[in-house]
Amino acid sequence: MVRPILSPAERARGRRLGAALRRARGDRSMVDVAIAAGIPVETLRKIETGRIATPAFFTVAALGGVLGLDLASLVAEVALPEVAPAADAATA
Amino acid sequence: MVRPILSPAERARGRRLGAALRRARGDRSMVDVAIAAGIPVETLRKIETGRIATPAFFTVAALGGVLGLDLASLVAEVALPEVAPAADAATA
DNA sequence: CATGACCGTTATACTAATACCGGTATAACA
DNA sequence: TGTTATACCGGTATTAGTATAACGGTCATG
Repeated sequence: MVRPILSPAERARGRRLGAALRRARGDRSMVDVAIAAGIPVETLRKIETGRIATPAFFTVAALGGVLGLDLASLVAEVALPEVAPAADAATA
Repeated sequence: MVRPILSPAERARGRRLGAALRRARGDRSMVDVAIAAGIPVETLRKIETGRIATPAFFTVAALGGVLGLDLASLVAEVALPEVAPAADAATA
């Protein structure tokens, strides 16, 4: 009946999302990107560090736009390993 | 210092997002789509009716996947009219 | 040593996500 | 007509969590 707490898998996905965004940011400063996306730097920092595991849609969309990311690919990249694919390319 | 309340423009954008999702759903039932996306029907209903103006990224992503929507297009479609484009195709 | 960029923590207001209730509308059917 | 079933809506309640800000700390680099 109430909002269930985020599962460890969802937390991990948040961390992956943050890592992907940080990677895409490259050597640009957080301030620069945050301003470009129209969000506070503090919020960007929390998202990148994974402390915000389920950010708002439009926030991520704005960041994706600024960073030149394809949202669909981004989702696929950090998706939950629900079915646990046989071969993972992460460590390979 | 605290989270500012959502602006009317953001509320309106939420309504547009919901409308777009409902349009994409077509004649499929809410229950059907919600289950497919892995979210509760109540949540889908709230998003479609615009009562959740800034839904979570992964929630919208899941719906977009089920409904075969391109997230980038979806964002562009419901984007805030910040710069107010000269010609709108809505009523034209 | 000063500046710039980032991190970690703390605090708080507002919101998403969720569930349950009764209500409305339509369609099928006895 | 009355009943049943499906589908959607609006309101309410509750908790977890985002979004946000401010402070101080760290680590480079100049």
